[in-house]
Amino acid sequence: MTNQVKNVNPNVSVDCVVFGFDNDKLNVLLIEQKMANKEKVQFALPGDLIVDDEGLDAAADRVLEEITHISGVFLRQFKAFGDPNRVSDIKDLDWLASYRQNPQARVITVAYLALVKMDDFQPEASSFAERVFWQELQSLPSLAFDHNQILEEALDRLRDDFINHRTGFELLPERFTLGQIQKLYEIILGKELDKRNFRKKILKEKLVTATNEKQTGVLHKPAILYELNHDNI
Amino acid sequence: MTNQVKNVNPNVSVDCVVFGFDNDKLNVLLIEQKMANKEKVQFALPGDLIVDDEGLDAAADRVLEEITHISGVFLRQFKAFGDPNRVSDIKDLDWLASYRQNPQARVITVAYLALVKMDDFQPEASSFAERVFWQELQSLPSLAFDHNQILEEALDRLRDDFINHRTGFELLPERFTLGQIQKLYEIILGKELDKRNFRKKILKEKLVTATNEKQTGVLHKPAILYELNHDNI
DNA sequence: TTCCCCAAGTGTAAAAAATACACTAAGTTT
DNA sequence: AAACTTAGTGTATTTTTTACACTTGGGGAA
Repeated sequence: MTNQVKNVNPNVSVDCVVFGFDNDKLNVLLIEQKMANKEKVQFALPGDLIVDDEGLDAAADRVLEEITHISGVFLRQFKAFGDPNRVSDIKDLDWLASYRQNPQARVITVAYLALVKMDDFQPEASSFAERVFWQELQSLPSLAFDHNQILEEALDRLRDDFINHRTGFELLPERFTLGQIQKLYEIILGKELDKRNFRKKILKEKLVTATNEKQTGVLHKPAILYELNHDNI
Repeated sequence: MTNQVKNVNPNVSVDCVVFGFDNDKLNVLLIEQKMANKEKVQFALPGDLIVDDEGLDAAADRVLEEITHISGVFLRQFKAFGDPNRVSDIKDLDWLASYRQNPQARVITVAYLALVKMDDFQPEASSFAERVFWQELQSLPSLAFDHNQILEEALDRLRDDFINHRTGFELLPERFTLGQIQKLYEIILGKELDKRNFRKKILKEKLVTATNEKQTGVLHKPAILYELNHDNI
């Protein structure tokens, strides 16, 4: 009960790792922000300090909306990051330094994860973001703070969810072909899958139902369109 | 960039859900603490505010050690809890109120999970804990704050790890019988398992090796003792 | 109109994993 | 010597996973 002096209330933020699927590649939503000297810019995950009267989940929704104008995304908390030096260069960000009540204090962040169809969301920069954009995962720049690490861990978690078939359909169009699901899985998991075996498994899970429509305008045999089976979740 | 006023730096704590296995029941480590009016007591998970120069993982180790004198436990972060009202009755805890730099501010907690052999640890209360004790999960009291919820979520996570065979052996004695492992699994998962099938699976995983010793002093056929196969992890 | 291109769509055999199930063995106690 | 208690073992069945190659039906080009 004696060492009551070392505690300094930290700043707490949320960071959102929003993966976007464009039917071809996996992307992640990044922002570009100016550094204090006005010359350099840096890239980062969308994130900001929480405010006092909101829960963490609500903070994640709000922050994502404020910075990128993206809302209605299912964000899932996956880990808190709290290394004391994880935001050592925060003083380079004048907007943040002036924002913080305890500018000298560290920043602990709670990271959230989401997966969306890129087409459904047109990010628009605001708040302190100079620019918001979808970045292909294959060519990731170096990110601010520990955001590269946060992104890596988010990707691990995302893949884990796919392997256990707990997610994935939400980022397909309303009607989709089995080929599209397979491609999605291949992109997320980063490996090829056998077509017949994949179909067997997906159809057995009964999460999708065939409609009686087919693709049109494709230069090959048109595929049957499926839709999500909303009852069966 | 205009609403820069609502942020108040929260207090950040860690809470440790330490499950203890006594070869028969699953227990959890709780503390008893006095409330401000000195009459009432309450039960809670061991936890405390973090200090400024330590990471979250280190904070969890330190806090557990300070409050319960238990150290060397593998604590795994599993979720942050940040509902703005989750610690509404914190003013009842004078030790905490006086400790906090921002007594008016909310408390966000990062929850950790561990699983140990009860026999290996003799908790001893210190710091603000009046008492530290192992409580059987079957007869849990009502806990402070949202600690019942945190405990529930920890248990879900623990079971998930067992189902995927990612954990469990660490809380057996150095040498153990297959029956003991099975009993452990049955206690954690809360259901009976088929003996032959369970043995097949465990042995196939090659995580344990038979020694050439047997149990002694039991009033039935003595079982072969196994030990952890440390190479194979 | 024919031919070509392209992904869609389909089945089967083999191997591996999961499940269900019941008796004998080896100590201890009485 | 008998009784009690948990250890220890095998097989048949079902389910799941994996590997693998050809035909189909549209659109576009010649």
